Amino acid sequence: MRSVTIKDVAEKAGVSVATASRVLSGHPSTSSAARTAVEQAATGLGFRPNAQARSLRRTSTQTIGLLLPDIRNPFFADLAHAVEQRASEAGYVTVFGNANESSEQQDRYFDVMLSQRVDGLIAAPQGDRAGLEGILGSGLPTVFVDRVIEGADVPSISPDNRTGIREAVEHLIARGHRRIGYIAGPQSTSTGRERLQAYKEALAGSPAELSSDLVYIGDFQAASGAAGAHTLLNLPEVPTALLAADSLMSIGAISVCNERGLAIGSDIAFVGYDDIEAFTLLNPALTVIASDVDAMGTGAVDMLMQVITGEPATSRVLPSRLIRRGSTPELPEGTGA
Amino acid sequence: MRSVTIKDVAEKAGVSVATASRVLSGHPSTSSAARTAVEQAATGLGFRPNAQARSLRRTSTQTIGLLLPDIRNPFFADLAHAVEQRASEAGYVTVFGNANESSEQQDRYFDVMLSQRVDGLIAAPQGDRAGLEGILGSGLPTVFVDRVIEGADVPSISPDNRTGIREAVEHLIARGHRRIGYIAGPQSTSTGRERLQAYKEALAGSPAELSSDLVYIGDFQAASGAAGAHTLLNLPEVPTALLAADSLMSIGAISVCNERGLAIGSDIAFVGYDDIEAFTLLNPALTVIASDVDAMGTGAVDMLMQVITGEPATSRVLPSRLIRRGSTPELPEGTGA
DNA sequence: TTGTATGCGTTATCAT
DNA sequence: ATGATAACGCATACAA
Repeated sequence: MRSVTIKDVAEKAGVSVATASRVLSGHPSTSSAARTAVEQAATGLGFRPNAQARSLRRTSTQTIGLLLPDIRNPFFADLAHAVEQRASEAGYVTVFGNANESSEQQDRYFDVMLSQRVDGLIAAPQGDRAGLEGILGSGLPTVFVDRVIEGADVPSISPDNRTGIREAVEHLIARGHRRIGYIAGPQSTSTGRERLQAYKEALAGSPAELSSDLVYIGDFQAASGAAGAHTLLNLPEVPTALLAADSLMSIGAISVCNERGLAIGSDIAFVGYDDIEAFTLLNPALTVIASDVDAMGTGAVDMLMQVITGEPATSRVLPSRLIRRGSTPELPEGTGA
Repeated sequence: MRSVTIKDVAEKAGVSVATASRVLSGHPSTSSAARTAVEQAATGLGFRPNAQARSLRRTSTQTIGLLLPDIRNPFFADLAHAVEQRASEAGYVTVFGNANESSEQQDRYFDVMLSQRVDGLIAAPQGDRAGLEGILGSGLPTVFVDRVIEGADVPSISPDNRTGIREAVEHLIARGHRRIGYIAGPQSTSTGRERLQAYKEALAGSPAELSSDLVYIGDFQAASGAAGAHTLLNLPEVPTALLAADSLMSIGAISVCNERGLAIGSDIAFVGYDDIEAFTLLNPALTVIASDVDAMGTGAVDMLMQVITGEPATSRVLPSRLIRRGSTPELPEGTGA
């Protein structure tokens, strides 16, 4: 596995390594004779520049890190795709890390990214500022995506967590619902906190009930969505509508409704989060809260490029909105409050 | 952004870089005095070893490449998760590339992986041997996962594409279906080819119809599943059952059935591919063909480790099977042949 | 045990 | 335009 080096190329081309290097990295001061000789030798030998050695001399690795909580969550898969495409267009390779919604794995990956000397980092972080001092203190150009850490001086691009939730709650109230169960995300994430907050705010002063009984705090995984649905549906006064804070928990919760023979859209209303294609397949199709994942991914890369080049970057909040479909019909008379 | 180097650590600890290096890389020959001094200095300075420099000296980068066709496909997202976890356990960082079901992007990434000097590569490849000569000739330890390239001397771990399809077709025939439409994967992939082949073989000599009209060749993306469903459902003699070769195409096709007001399970039978959680939410739940993604991912990593250490590795085929659910009921009398 | 010196593959500086 | 050479950060062979 000893790879062919620039020295081999230079030898075969009959020039010095300096000249070979100049040709291969597109330096202007090269004769056309040298150019052809070196290029022939390089392709003939199947030469691949060693990125390690190159980035040792240069200051950049042309590499960015992408740290996500869960690649199996369709939202983050879409995000990864968007980031990766945009980064690739900008000439960057994406080093990907999956934190598995775990703080320890997240820390491990921060270390890895630092060691790999990525030129920048895009992360959907977890926890508070204390846990991120390594990254924050390192000076590594960083952008937060989807999730935000309060008090950290890191530009971010995140969804408007409040508007979508508020619209959803108001929508359900307008349809006659007075007991709206909420399956929340982990409070160690900004999305989890803000969405729960928005749910409470939308309920406060409304005709619908605001009670901690109606809230189950999950962890953005399908199993917790199922657990949440069980808990809420076992309440003495069963909610007439369910709202979940991400797609995986939505899946878990819907599955429980099905098991229990509760027909979504007739026996119980349901609002999911994130516009997963499969949700449109359900019958009735799922009403969801969604924002533009692609815009978030490409925006994150663009923002990171700004940070890397030293331009000032200002955080952005992307709109989110309610997409009304069949799972939230009018509540039949007398069923609600 | 000038990072702190081992030289800084050595200075602060009052030792030579050699001693610092020895301490930091766990070399036995170090005094406890030196150990504590160096370790204190390192943590005090926030030292992170430069992985580039390190792997320039060592022969390994402790990095593996993972080249997948489409991270938005839940099957590959699950696969990525499994690979990444197992690699991480083995002390490897995963560099991830998304080929977007495109040969050009795949080639670009092969180059990137080579340049990054990954210690090994796990790929779900596309195309034929000709397009892969770069990788094949490079000597880079490689394992194919899910997809295979005929004639390439690369160990692989892939699903048994035939059994699942055969079971599905036989199941449909047993339920009375005689016109079974098939939405196939791209013939540039082994999975696409083998599954189509299995479909044809299962039909040959059976009471059901074998005709090229009943086959639509898609590209493993949702849009092509929709196009396939349209084409097949526009046939003069409409199929009574549909079978799709991956989950994304299944989604596209189901969505078309819904649009057309064809109730799956009663108006038309449907068999999907890959056991996506959302498929169990459908009403009726989807009958699918599936194999064990986790086993495939961890198996691929283990196999790659063998190849890297020079042990002989033999290709494995993982079983796939039909999971019967509600979308393929008995055909009502007189509707079929 | 520790330090000195060398090399990994590449690019940049400085002569020529 | 080209070549010799130093330097990037780290790990090791060799000496001490």
